[in-house]
Amino acid sequence: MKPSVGIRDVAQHAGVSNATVSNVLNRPDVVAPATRQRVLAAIEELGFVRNESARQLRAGRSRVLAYVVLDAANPFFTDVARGVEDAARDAGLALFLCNSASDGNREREYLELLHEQRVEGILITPVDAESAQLLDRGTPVVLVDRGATDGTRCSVAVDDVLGGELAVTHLIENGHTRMAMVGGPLSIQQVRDRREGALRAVEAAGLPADALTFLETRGLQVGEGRNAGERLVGLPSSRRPTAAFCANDLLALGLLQSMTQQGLRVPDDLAVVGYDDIEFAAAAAVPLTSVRQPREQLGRTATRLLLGENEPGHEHRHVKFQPELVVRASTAVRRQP
Amino acid sequence: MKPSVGIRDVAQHAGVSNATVSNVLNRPDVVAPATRQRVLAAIEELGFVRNESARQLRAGRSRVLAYVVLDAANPFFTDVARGVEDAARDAGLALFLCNSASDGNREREYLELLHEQRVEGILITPVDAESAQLLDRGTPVVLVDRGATDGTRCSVAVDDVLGGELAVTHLIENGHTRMAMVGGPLSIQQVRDRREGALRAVEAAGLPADALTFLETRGLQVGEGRNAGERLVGLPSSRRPTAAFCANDLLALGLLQSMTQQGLRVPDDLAVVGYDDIEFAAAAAVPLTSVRQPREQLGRTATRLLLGENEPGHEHRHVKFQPELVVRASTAVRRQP
DNA sequence: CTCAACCGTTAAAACGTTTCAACGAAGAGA
DNA sequence: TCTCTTCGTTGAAACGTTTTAACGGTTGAG
Repeated sequence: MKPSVGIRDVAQHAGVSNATVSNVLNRPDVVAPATRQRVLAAIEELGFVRNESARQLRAGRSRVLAYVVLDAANPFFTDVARGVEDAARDAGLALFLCNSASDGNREREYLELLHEQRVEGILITPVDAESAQLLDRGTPVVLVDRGATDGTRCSVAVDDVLGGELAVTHLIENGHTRMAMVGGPLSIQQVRDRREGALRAVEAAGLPADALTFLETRGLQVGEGRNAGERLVGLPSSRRPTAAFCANDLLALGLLQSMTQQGLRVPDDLAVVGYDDIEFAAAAAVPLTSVRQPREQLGRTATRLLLGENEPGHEHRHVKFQPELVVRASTAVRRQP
Repeated sequence: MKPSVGIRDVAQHAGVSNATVSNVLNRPDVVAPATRQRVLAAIEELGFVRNESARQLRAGRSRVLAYVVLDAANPFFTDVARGVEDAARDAGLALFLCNSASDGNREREYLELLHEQRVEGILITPVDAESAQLLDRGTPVVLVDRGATDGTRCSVAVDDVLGGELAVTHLIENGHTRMAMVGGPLSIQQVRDRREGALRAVEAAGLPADALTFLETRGLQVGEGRNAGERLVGLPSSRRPTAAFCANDLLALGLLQSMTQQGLRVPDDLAVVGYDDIEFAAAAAVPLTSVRQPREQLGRTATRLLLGENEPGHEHRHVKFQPELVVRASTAVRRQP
């Protein structure tokens, strides 16, 4: 079942040397048409499959890019991945997706493996700040959706502080004075940034700092949003916020579900703002107000930076995009009391 | 920047032979503690990263599994992927996700690459029937969400005919006699099977065959669902179906969106059934009735079959799971006329 | 004190490609 | 006819590991 037919077998079968077979594979134009045909026939007949390990060992290059995502189940990341893949294909590279699932250990294992595989480059949305240590291993790395603090590598990000500010300013303009921010864990930089923006908005509006309470979750998945919803509803209605800003749309959707289930109405009892503006946000039970990020562009740009890494005079760049607030029914203006 | 420090450099730096370094890496117990420390220190100091190509070339094994999905943006597949990854990790393997995006060319390229990489095994939800030809190359392959017709390899699937039958029977029981099935292209076997089940249900109920019209789409994404919605609404209301069975939830969500946008109500003007029961189905504007598949179990089972492939007396198996109808608001019983 | 067993270490041979310098044959120009 | 190019092909040397058999040194038993 595994006779492992190699380039030499093909050569022998076609009556040429292995160098010629290699030429047929890599520089078809340099070999005489007749010989080429003969070799191709032999390849076909023997079912030869080129051994990429050997090729790569010798040639040094690898034809693949990898993107280590934080959560493959989050449409935000698959949208970014689409941009990455488009750009990668333009450069003739394949893309392997790896899912760290917000788990530092998995992330470490994948990075280790990718470095050992000598992939052409790695795109990563790291789990936390400590992850950065695992990156300096010779393989080019670009951070996605995360600004690099030092100048040691390229990064592509969206201004999350501004995003948080947009979201909460919008809530304040709609008359809310008791709000919650839902998200976590705080080890994730995006969460910290969005929260900081939210706090800035509160401050800028002259509201007391406790106008925004922080409801920390253990992750950014739908289930965590439902949990947060239960915690919110558990509060005495006098202390319960009238609006919630969620660190991403999955949380917001979970929150929404939990509200409906417990008989509260959105936006009347609780206004909700999400983040990312994933496709499902607009299709939700109550269409979700959200902060939109240029997802595919994020991916494409990151990939281009990555591919520019080993050009001679490369300098690390930090590209930052602007987010945009998309208003929908989940924050419709409250009736005046 | 790329001095490419190898095992021999480490050996020299630690004052041992390269074989010893290799032993430290692969069988740490066989080397004396003192030597081991010295070698590890050298590795650390030189920033040595093992070259997986060379390792694999020599050792023959590869430590990675790949899953080629039809659409990485479809939560159904990412849920299956979670199951795959869990099982893969249990076996000490990493998982690379590849997105064919329903494109036969991409799929072919990925398969080619994966074969050349000599991955331990490939899981794939193929684009169409012709894809099967690309699979016989020595690497073990298991089909996911697709029953293999011949006995040449393992497969794991869900009974899609039954699923279609469940969905449409449910609609008929709710009093619908003019229905549409939305989905496509027909080259996708899942679509064909679900349609066949739908037709069976119609027949079993004694309704005329034209009680179910087929609305073919070009893909299974949300946007195609919106398109289909516009086409539906364009029909004269006397000919317009009162219920739609969508080949997956993404289509259903798109359809739903399009209905709301055009001022039609679900389920009153149009009842909707989806397929897959992805997490977002329950959170939709109108919670979606859907046909649930055991997604993670699908992935885990497929992976176990894959890993069993190169055991001595292996026989190819075809595992088939049963789908389950989950009723929600999108098919609430119509008011009696 | 001898011999066998054991232990940690090593030299060298793979693994399957790509690449480079060199080769012979054939054709062109003189 | 002889030399100079050109063209297609090839032998052999890498690439960086893992692995195997053999090595010398130490230890324990007899």
